[in-house]
Amino acid sequence: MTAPEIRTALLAWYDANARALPWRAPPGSGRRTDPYRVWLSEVMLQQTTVPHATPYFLKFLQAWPSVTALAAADDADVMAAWAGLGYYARARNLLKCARAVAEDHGGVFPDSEAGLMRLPGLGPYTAAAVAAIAFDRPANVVDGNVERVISRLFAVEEPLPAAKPELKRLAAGLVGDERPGDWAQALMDLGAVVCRPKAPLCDRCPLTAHCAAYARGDHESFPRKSPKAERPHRHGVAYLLTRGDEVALVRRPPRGLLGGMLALPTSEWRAAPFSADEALAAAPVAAAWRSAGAVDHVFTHFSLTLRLYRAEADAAGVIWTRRSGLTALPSVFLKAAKTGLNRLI
DNA sequence: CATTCGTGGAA
DNA sequence: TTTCCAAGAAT
Repeated sequence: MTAPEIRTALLAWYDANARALPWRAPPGSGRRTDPYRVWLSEVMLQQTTVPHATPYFLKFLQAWPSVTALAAADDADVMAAWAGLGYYARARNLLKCARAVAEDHGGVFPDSEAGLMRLPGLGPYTAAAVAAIAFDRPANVVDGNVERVISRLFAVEEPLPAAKPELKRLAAGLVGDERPGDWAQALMDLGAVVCRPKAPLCDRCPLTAHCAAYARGDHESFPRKSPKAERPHRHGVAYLLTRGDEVALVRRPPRGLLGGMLALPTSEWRAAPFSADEALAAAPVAAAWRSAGAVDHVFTHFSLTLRLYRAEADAAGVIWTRRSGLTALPSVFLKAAKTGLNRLI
């Protein structure tokens, strides 16, 4: 197999099969997407599906059409707009990055992979992707899709994540000088649409003639993966303190889980369940708390049962928010609020 | 190098 | 129902 043959075959496939995405210039159109849009979409797509990220991309673009507009935004507005998309460090770094570009780079994104790597929230993947897609630089863009495609193409036996360096080396051997942005997107589109994790559509793949896993007949067994640790379970209590139509919220500390986001007041989250007495002792204010059900939620590295308590009372030191404003909450708290308020929002 | 960090859709 | 997992980065 030769790299030029693979490039030619995949780019031809991409010309005919590229997905139309809001942040993408059609292949062969001679147009290039605004670096701001490339960056915004790439950050939103980190560990996030296209259908989930798309409405957020459109909403952000409407609210903040340029990197300088985003740099001037209020933190609370950006965090609220990100609510529900997850991995909230991305939103914090999004603002840091926008402000760095505005203040240190005259509002213009660096056009090199190395320059992009210095910006907050841009790691090896995103820096390479923006360099390739926005600036047509020949970068080795390796995401989960590319790792899967390469692992099958070369039948890499080493399991992930240990195989990452080897997969990146193999991917680098395929990168050429022609159409770097299209090449990067072609490889990712192939992984997303054809070379899928389950039930890959090999009869539609332009690379089967070059694919070692296809030749072996066990393409779906790649990439190999190391067994992952099981997810522990935790318990906590969330408090729904209402004042008429308003709900008491708090701002979570700027680091850690759900950092910087609005939230319901909660107890600590721990392995042992909370008794009723413990739940009342951990309440943010003294009030006539009544049990209001519970919700379960699954985070990346633990699952959570949140017992709910509700009371009607005034309080200081909280952020009183109308029920219509609860969309600014992360999903776990939106779920808790809907349940605890008896689905009245 | 291992851990921390969300969410919702699909099978 | 359970499991997997999607255009990863920061620490």
